[in-house]
Formats: sequence, structure tokens, C-alpha cells
Amino acid sequence: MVGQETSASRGIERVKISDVAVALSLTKGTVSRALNGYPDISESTRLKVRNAARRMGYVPLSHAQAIKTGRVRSLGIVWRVDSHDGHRAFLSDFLDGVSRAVSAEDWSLTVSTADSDIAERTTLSRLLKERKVDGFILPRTLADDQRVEWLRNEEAPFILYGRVASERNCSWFDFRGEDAMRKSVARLAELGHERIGFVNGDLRFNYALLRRDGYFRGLADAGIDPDSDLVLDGAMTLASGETATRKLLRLESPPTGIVFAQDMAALGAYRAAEKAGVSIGRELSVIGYDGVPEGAWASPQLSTFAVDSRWAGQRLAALLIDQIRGGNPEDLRETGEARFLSRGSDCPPAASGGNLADFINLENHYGGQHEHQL
Amino acid sequence: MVGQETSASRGIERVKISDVAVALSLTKGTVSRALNGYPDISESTRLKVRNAARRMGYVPLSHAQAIKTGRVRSLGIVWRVDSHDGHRAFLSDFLDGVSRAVSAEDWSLTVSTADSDIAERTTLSRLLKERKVDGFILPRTLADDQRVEWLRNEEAPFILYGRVASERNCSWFDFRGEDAMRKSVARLAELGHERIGFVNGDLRFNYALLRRDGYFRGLADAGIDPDSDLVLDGAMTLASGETATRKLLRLESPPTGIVFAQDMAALGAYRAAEKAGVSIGRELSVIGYDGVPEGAWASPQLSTFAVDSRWAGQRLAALLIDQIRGGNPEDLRETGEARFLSRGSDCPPAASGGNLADFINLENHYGGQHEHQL
DNA sequence: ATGCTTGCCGAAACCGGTTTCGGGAAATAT
DNA sequence: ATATTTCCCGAAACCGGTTTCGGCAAGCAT
Repeated sequence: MVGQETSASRGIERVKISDVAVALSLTKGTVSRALNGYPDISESTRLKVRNAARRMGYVPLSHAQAIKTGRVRSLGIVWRVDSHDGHRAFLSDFLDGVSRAVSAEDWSLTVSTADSDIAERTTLSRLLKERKVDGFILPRTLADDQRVEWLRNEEAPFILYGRVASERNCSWFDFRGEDAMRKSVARLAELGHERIGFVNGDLRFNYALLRRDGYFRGLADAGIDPDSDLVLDGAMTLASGETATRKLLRLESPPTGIVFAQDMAALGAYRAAEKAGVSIGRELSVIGYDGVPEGAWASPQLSTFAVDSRWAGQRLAALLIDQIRGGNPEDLRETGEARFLSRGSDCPPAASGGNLADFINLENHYGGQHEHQL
Repeated sequence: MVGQETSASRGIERVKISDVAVALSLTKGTVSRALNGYPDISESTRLKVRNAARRMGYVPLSHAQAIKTGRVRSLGIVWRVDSHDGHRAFLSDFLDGVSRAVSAEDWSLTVSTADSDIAERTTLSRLLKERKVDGFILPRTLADDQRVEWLRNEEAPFILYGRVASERNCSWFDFRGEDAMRKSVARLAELGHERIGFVNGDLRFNYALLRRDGYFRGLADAGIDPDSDLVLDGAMTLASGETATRKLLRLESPPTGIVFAQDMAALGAYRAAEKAGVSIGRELSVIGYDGVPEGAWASPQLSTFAVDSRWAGQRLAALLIDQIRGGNPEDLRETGEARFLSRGSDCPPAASGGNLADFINLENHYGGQHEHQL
């Protein structure tokens, strides 16, 4: 720590604001105000300053501005790596979305990972105390999310990827998974299914509660009486999806179609079905949600509602920046719609129509995934 | 930009260094030196200062220190999203590795995305000019990488994920893919293959050159004469892997085993094989490299060399921080070994042993992927 | 001509740290 | 007892920006 060379020793000498000021015979205060749009600067000098700054290649040090403004123009994300939820596959797209929105405003993005609640809290705290970021994007929203109250308390701006019960003072972006569940049920009902199962995720996550509601609403729309035997939760992985499906298939009166709140669980159904000797897309219909790439690898390809993670990232970042700039959090809420990918895993119930099932499988055989909005 | 509230308006008043100083009847200069390990501070006061700082919850603003030290304690990564190379699946692990190493030193990580060379350059430039980062981790190293010369010129510290031709003043971490290729050839040769193909990636990437050498060395080890008909390159995706495989299978004397420089291309081979009516793991052997999750989904599961991206991220970050702290770049180079996952896609050539092929497929049927070092 | 705005910019304080410099007190040497 | 070194710490400059304040000059009304 001791005796480090001073910053002056860095080779190419940086152009600082005083250099621009001297070159124009102005003071640095004036240059700063000109560049930052203060109204007490004449248009002519503002123009001169802008041109000189560009010509000389002047770019303010973000940390030098931060010392006075209190803003570092950076957003923070703490990414959880301890659970294999479907979002992992979307990290690249998600970050791309955030990065785009953030770059457009000349901000930046600070990313950290955590493998537990305490690790996450520690990281949030550190980033906040050191003031490496001005606000946080919080993925993986729980129904009762402790981060919310804590960050409120610290008066730190934040936005949720997902909605939350305690809405006060919260911004968010989310996809309406409940709509997707409802549509999935509607689709299966239209195909002729009457016993439609539902395999949900972990109920601690708020989206699980919402999707459950969507499922039941779908049943109500179709005039089907809900059967609690057909509803399971806690399945977010391949293994737990397989177990859940096995349970459902072993019922005395098993479902002919199953709606999954998550693709990975739906892919688990493929294994259960194979072991049970049931053919997905012929004897058992499956509809997923997320749009994980593995779905295109399964056979038949998984019909699912795909989520546009890039868009989510983009909106989250844009809304959060708005909030940090003074926007009212409760005005900064948006939702989006998941896009249905019609592929081969859903079909009419086995009893009623083998032909149509064949047709669907054929149509979606190889190559492109035929998409259309429901 | 005008008339923003001053930083004083943020609710909970931060503890600053002067608060600590006043509480101890010292000057802030003394407190700073005590905290930063200067030798001209007595052990007793250093202890008092440390305790008081902890007790009062003092954490220095990183940008306030940066203004004088010139260091923001942050590393930068620009992630390319325009190519579907295998690394996308590893982003989560990779970032986790970087994040761990970075957090251990109380640094942070700034992530940006780019979809072209110019976008990447622009982003690097901006991050550097604004001094949001002290140095860069550069993924996806090209054989002749323009970023290297540019960053050298800007006197910005950086480290490559991958090796490079112009070694001067460069740090790097890389997995020895050439060793994996060599071992793949050796394995196939041991199984009895004599015509072993090689499907490489894009030769603009340096690793492709290295892996090609590894392949040829493997042939030499086994005493097999190289046949240029059996070597293709430019296959990094499913589609191009399929095309390359089709080409090889249509040769008058096709290979019985193929070594792929990348898993995605190897998975393309599955499609080509299916269409050609050739059974992988029985009539055609395939060995990949990367360890993408999709490999476990293929049937038979893909035998491949898996790369530990978390480890890569961790070492890259640690080495770069060392460099920024004054280490000699050329001393900061490391390589790692890819781990072989023995699964079902490699077997003796069809003519000689159907039994063994069956055995391998059975052993690796479902569930865990049996791993062992070669 | 005088008084009052208004427009525009210079001067200087300030942000929260780090680092240099110098000097007083204690310890050691002469 | 005095001179010299060593150990510590205070004082102040400094980093590169932002923001406040005050005042000069031109423009306008009276």
C-alpha cells in the first residue's frame, strides 16, 4: 500500500478539465458548467467548449465527478449461482440487455456473484458502502423478499426482476407468467384435455404464486373443476420435474396434459414419461415456460412460453436509472408478455386423436421452431 | 443535470474519515495512513484507529480514494454476444470465478457487452477514459488480436483468456486445448482407429492453431500419417459441425473417429450422423471439447474435455490484479488442464468391436457422467 | 443620465479521501 | 549536559472535478 507511484506517472497524460479551460482562456468552473448544461452559459461559449473538449479528447473521470455529485453512474447486480434455475442460461442475454440500456446513458454495470443469502447481503452492503453503484437490479424475487426492506432502510434505489407482495415504494419489471399459465391451460383445454395437471416451482418465489393463480384461472375459463391431486409445486429442476411427473402419472386417474411453470421441470417429465413408457406429444401433453435452449434439444421439442431476457434487462436498467434520477418508484413498473413457441410436446389427448398428434409432430420435426402468438 | 440535490441530502449520514479522526482526536491524514499501513504510525494508534473505524462503520468511498490514487479497484470485461461460441453457457461460472477473486481483494467487476469489434473497442475506450476500471480481462483471444496492441498503446493493464502470438508484455490464462486434442487422438488410436478426422474452429482464434498442432502431434505419437482430407476448420456451431461431418462421411475413405475442437460442432455431428444413418458411439466415434451442458443431453452423451470456467475466471482476475499492483506481465501467465468426461460417444471402430461399444453405451446410459482423468 | 434587470463568467469553496513535509518529543549517542 | 537520531503525528497541499456566490458589462426602462 505504501509508496505507490502517483497517478501522474501513467504514460500518456490525460486531458483534464483545466487543460480545456486553459486552451480556451476560461476557468474550469465555466467549462464544467458549459458541459453540464447550466443555463448561465452563453450558447456561443457552450459550443466552443464542446468542440474543444471533443477535439482535445477530454472525458471526465467518473470518480472525480462522483466525489461531488455523489453519483458514480453505475448499476449493480448480484447474481445468484447457488440454484440451477432456468435463468442461468439467459445470463448472457440478460446482461446484454442491461448493458445496452446502461451504455446508452453512459452508465456502467457492476456484477457480482453470491451463493447464499448472507453472501448476497454482504455483497450488496459492500457495494453500497463503498458506493461502487448507485442502485441495484435484484433478480429472483421472493414473495417475501428480505432484500426489499433492507434496501429501503438503507435508502438505496433498487428495482426487482419480478413482482413482490409488499409493493410500497417498489419498482419492477416482470413477465406475466400467470397469463402464460392461463393460456397453456386454455390451449390444452381446446385440444380436448379435461384432466390438466400443474407442476409449479418453489412457492417462496412470488412468480410461483402468480402462476398458480393463472393456472386456476385457466381452468375456470375452460369450465374445468380444479383437482388438488393434479397440482404439485417445488419442481424447478430436471430431477424434481421427473419426480413430480411420475407422481402425477401414477394417479388412479392421471392427467393427459401437464402445464409446467418451468422448462427444466418440463424436461424432467420427458424422463419420467420415457420410464413409464408414455410418449410425450402423443399420449401426454407438456407445456413449459422459460424457453431454455435445452427445450429445442428434447424430442419432441418442448412447447413453451419463451421469455425475452434481453428485453427484461434493458427495461430494468432503464427504469432504475429513471428512479435514481428522481423518478417515483411506484410509477416505474412494467410487465411483458412471454412468447409461445408451438413445438411438438402438446397434442390432443391420446384417446381422441392420434392423427392430429402425428400431424403436429411432423410439422415441427426438424429445423426451425415454428412460433406464433397465442 | 442542473439543481440536483447535493450528496448531503441522502438520508442516513455516512461516516467519513474526518468523523473517525474527530472521535479519536486525530487528523484525517493520520487516520488514512493508519488504515493504509504506513510505517510511520505507531502500532497502538493503528489499533485504536482500526477499532474505531470498524465500530463506527467507516468504509472509504472508493471513488474518493481513486481521485488521488488513480485506482478504482475494479476490473473490466467486455463480453461478446455476437457469436454463439460455447462460452456462452459458461458465462455464469466464469463470472462467478472472476467475482470471487475480485471480491477477495475488495475489488469489483464491471461488465459490458458488445456485438462487434468496433462496439467492443468503443466500450473498452470509454471504460478506460472514464477510468471505470483499472484493467481488462479479454476473452476470446484471436491469433492476431488487435486489442492487444491497442491496449498496450494506451498503457492499460490487461490479461488474455487464451494465448497470443505477439507475446511481448502479455499476461494470460488458458487451458491447454492442444493437450486435449492430442489425448483425444491418442484415445481413439488406442481404441483401434486409424482414420481419425479433425474438425477445428475458426483459425482466426489462436486456440484453433494450438489445437491443430495438438491433433497432429497426437497422430505422430500414434504413428499415423496425417491426411489433409480429414482436417476441416471453421466449425463452431451446430450447423457448421453438421456440414463438416457430412463432408467427412462422404469421403471415399471416411474417418471412423472424429476429434472436434468444440462441443457444439461435435453435436452437429449427431445430426449429420443421424441423417447418414450412422450410429454415433457404435459406428462413428466423436470426442468434443468444452463440456457444454448440451453434451449431456445428446444420446449417446458426448465424450468431451470439460473446461473449468470458474477456475479460469478466478485465475485471470487474480493475475490481473497482481499485474495492476506492479507485477511483471510476462511473469503472470498460467495454463490449466481440461478434464476428460468419458461418456458414450467414443468407441472402437465399427469393424472390430460391437461388443465394447455396447458396453460403453450401457455403462453411461442414464444419470451421472462418469469422469476420470486421462 | 440614472437605476434596475439580465446575461455571463471568474473566483473560490467544496467533495472525501491520500500523500508530502516538517517539526516536537522521546530516545540514543557523544 | 548537549547533540543527534528516531518515532510519531499535525498541517497543509493535492487529486479533478462540481457548485455557489458575487460582480462586471450590456440592455432596458424611466
